[in-house]
Amino acid sequence: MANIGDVAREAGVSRSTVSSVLTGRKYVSPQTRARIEDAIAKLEYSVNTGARALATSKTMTFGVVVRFHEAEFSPALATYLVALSDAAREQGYAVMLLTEADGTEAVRRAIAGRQVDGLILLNVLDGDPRLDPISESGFPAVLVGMPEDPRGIDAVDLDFAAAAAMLVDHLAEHGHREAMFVRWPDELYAAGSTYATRFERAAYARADERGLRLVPVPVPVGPAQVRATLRAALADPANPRTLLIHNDAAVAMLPFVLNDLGLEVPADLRVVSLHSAELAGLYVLSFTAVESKPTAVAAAAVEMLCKRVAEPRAEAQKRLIAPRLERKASV
Amino acid sequence: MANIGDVAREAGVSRSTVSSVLTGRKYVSPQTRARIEDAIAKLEYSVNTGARALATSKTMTFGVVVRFHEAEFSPALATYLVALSDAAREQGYAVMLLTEADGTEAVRRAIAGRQVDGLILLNVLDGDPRLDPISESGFPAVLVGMPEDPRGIDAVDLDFAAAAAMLVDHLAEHGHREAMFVRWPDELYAAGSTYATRFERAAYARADERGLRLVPVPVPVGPAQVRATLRAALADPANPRTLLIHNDAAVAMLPFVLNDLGLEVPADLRVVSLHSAELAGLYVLSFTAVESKPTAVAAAAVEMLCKRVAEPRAEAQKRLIAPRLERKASV
DNA sequence: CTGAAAGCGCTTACAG
DNA sequence: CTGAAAGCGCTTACAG
Repeated sequence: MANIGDVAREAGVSRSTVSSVLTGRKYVSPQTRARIEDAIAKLEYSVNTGARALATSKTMTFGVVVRFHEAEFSPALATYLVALSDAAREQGYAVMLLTEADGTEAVRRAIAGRQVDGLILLNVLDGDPRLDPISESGFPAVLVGMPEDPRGIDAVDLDFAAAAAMLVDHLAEHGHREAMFVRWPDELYAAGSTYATRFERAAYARADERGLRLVPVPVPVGPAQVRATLRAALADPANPRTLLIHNDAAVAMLPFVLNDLGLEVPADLRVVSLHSAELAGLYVLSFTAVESKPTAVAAAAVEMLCKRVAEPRAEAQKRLIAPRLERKASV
Repeated sequence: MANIGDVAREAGVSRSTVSSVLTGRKYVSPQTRARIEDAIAKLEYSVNTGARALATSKTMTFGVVVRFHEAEFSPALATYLVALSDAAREQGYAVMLLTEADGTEAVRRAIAGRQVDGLILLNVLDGDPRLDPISESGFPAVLVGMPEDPRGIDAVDLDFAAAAAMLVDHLAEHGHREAMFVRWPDELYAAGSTYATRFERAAYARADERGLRLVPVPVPVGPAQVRATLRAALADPANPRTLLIHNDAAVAMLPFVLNDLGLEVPADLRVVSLHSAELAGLYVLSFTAVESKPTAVAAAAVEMLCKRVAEPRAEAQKRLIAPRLERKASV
């Protein structure tokens, strides 16, 4: 495979001149440039990414650190990954996948091996140990998720608090005074899941303001458990006939349970929820809902990381992506 | 950040000796080795992956070429990606994500830029243009999917033909003489989807042998369409009361339709299907089924690619991963 | 506007 | 068993 020297020889110029047209950093006369471009085409030359990386100390690749939790059921993960990769490519960056069970070790290794110019951490928790090696080293990174303490690292996520407020408002505006809050299992909050906590807090705060009573229904993991829990909650006549759902598994299972019990929405039951577009695409879900926005979040993350790489000492940013309410006749 | 020269100085040896302990390719006396290891620890040295890649012409990274088709609904994609990355890491390889809409271009660029030592192509079609640059260049690669003509490239996939045969046998053994074959939309077969075609052919062939009549029900894309199509098919009394399903979207939607029509499995309807473990995890699906095996397929793909990299001229392999039948009381 | 030289951080024959 | 030297394929001051 041709190298820069072959091109230089073919074009009758020096290697540095070829490099100048490759990088575009220096003026090269149109004639010379044309000769070089011909030579490149003729030899099917293509710059060796690794050699360039060594010379510039820029790998032009970002690492994406995935925390893959079987239990946490995330059909949106693939969407995030593809969106991140597409957005990165648009900025000239490749994307490397870091999936080790020990995420902290993955982060350390990526930094130490200079394999990437920056890191994107998916699904960040409160107290996430993956932040340690980053805040120690000051390595460029952005968190997807919004921990209580981002430790001086850029962070971006959907505005789950705003989403909760929107849904509560929607219920209140339709005259509801109480609702079951179908939420994640306790373990998820305990583990530090920031989206679960942000949604929950905002939901209660806004419900207080609007005089809406919230009855919490934690839904355990696993399809059978989800079904049983929902069925029990809906079968109990003491419970409100209105549902505020933040739990994808529950959203997916709900139609089964409605049919189990012979219930109709909105005749027998009112429903609003926050769920992923993946679910909305799989089913005909006719609930008023806030959809999560993986593509927008991914694009913002890449943009922030590019800025951070360019300006390592700038102040850390937080960015919340505004959700949008999809109104359907479910309340 | 320390480099190999710093380590050599600290340990009082030459850079080549440090390199010897790094690569493990040469004997180094225990004393010298110990001194070097101390120096490495003290300086927190870590080899620069890019520099090593330049020196060895081995990047130790594989590229994974994703064909992301909104329509094709693949909740298993994330599982594949994580499994591939994990398996690669185990062999010392990193994984780079290639998601460009123009997959052929992505392949060309990855090869030309020497960014990867090998390529894994996901979701390969018959006549897939991404094979062109690979078979032209002889670049190490493995296909996930089993095209009619793999063009001399290694390929691996679930054995969809065997899966079809198993399910047909299961029906026949339970005395069924006819079944609706709920399958993918025509476009998918036309586009060259190899798994769809392999399953279909084997299903018909085996059904012939076993004297089972198959009534095809192509299911279009989109939740509303899936639901309507299934409902119409099940409502038609002329259709068999037995279902052979190869379509994840239909599997996911089926319970809704059963409830729409007030049908029960197996009382009113017999069902067998091939579907992904992702679906099985989301719902309480109580159909006898063959589950796809993304993790096993991914592991095999990585293993084959490692072999290919080591032995570029060896004969191309085809590998089919045996499916396993999960018996449940649905027939 | 163009080129010669040094350097990025490794590995690998080769010599001793 | 260890080291000096060349080389991998680029880029980037620097000189002209």
